[in-house]
This record gives sequence, C-alpha cells and structure tokens, in this order.
Amino acid sequence: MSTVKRDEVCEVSFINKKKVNFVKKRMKPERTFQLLAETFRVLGDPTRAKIIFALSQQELCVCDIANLLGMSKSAVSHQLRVLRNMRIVKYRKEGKVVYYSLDDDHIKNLFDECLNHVEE
Amino acid sequence: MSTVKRDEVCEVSFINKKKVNFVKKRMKPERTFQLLAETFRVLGDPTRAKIIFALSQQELCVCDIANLLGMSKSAVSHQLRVLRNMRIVKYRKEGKVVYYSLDDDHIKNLFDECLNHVEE
DNA sequence: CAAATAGTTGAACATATGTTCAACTATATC
DNA sequence: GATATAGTTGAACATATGTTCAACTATTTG
Repeated sequence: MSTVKRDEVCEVSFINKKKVNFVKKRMKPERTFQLLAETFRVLGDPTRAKIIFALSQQELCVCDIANLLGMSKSAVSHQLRVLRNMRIVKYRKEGKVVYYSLDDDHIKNLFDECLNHVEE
Repeated sequence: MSTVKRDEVCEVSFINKKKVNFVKKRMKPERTFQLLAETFRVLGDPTRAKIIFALSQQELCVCDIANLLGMSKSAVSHQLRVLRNMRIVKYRKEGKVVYYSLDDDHIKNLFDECLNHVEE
C-alpha cells in the first residue's frame, strides 16, 4: 500500500461492521432519499414557505400574493412554478387572473407539523 | 405617473384587497418563516437525509456513516456540523470515536411523515 | 384594433451550498 | 515520545438557487 494519506472513502477498517450492515439492510433506495430531499428542499425557502402558508389560508392570485409578500410578480411567479412542478399548488384561470391554491393536504400537514415545532 | 412599466411591487391596485387583508391578519411573523424554512432546508439535502435516516436506525460514528454512504469522513463531518447546529443530532465521545444519534423525536416524526408521503 | 393588465419566461447576476483538499487536534498504542 | 487513527476545520472550487430585468403571451376593455 502507498504511504500517501488520503481522505477518501474511509479506507480504514470499519469501526463497527455489524452496525453498518444492520443499517445498510434497512437503508431506503437512492430514489427515495432524492424525493425526500427534494420535497423538503422546496419547503426550505422563506418565500415559498410564506406562499404555502398564505395559500393554506386562502386561494389567491399572483398579484395578491405579490402584494402580500411585498415582492415582484415575476419573483412570485418563478416560485409558483417550482411549487407547481412539485404538485404542491394547483391553479385555475379566470379571465386574465390565475388563482392558486394548495394541491395536497399531505404537504399542509407536513407544513403544520413543522410550524408547531418552531412555534413551541 | 410615469409611463415606464416597471415590474416592482405590484403597483397595480389589489385584485382582491379583502382576501389580502384576511391573510395578512393571519400571517406569521418573519422570524417564524425563517425558522420554518431553515428547518426544512436542513432536511432538504440527500446526504443529510441519509444521515438522519441512518441515525434513526442506529447510533453511529463518523467513520461508519462515511462507510455506509460511500463518502469521505470530511464531507460527513461537515454535514454533521450542520445537523449539530440545528440540534438535530447529538453526540458522545468514546476515546477517539465520536458517536452520533438523533437529538429530537420531533424531527424524526417530520421525517417519517415525509417518508410516507414519497413512498406511497 | 389599440391600450392596459395579469401572468410567464429566459438570461443575467449575486449569493448560497456541498464536496474536496490539506492541515490540524485529540486520543490510543507501540 | 513517536506513530497511527478518528474526527474537525477553513479555503477553494464548482454548482445550485433566488431575484431582477426585459421581453413576451393572453385576456379584457375602450
């Protein structure tokens, strides 16, 4: 073996092979962790958190959300697209106006659980 | 008024002032949304999601986590610091070895709820 | 049909974030 | 005390992300 010390995948023998194998067997597939992280990541931005909260209270159009948050319509629209892509919000068109609302109770539950956590 | 069209804070009259005020009254303080987003953001990375899941199954040292995830100790340690700062994991020292475990059931519940969501 | 308005979009920009690398500390062992 | 190992840390780097800006579409109204 070379004498070069490299900080790569813990070349060292396992500290506790049993424990590692125990967890390895229970580990979820890569795809699950990707989805999990993606879901949390979308909620993990203050602007999107505000939008989600606002829509949990009331169906709103883009302009109203922009007013509420003191942001540009463009910025809000970009974020709404992210939420749309993740199926977190849905929308309906009424003339020129596009009304957004939450698509999924699941997300609202998740959101509320975290809200209790940080508000306690 | 100038004729220049600028895409700033929706200068346009409100679409529905009543709705906006309704939500404005119920709106949480800025700080709450910051905390909320910060909490979600920490969970919103695949590496950290894996670490949290692993620690929900078994107390592990840094080297074992690195082995499990196929990552460098350094990368894992950096992420553990993030989780430590958010009080999501705690640790105990035993000689040279540092054992990490989840600090808070609250986070595990949040995590599991999202896991059900993406696994269904 | 022209003007106004709600909303969307892509490019540009600044900032945030995750991993690597190298150097470091602390503990155990020879 | 020298060496090896577990873990941490800061800087550097590449990439991801959020907002702005300007241009665009679509719908309504004069």
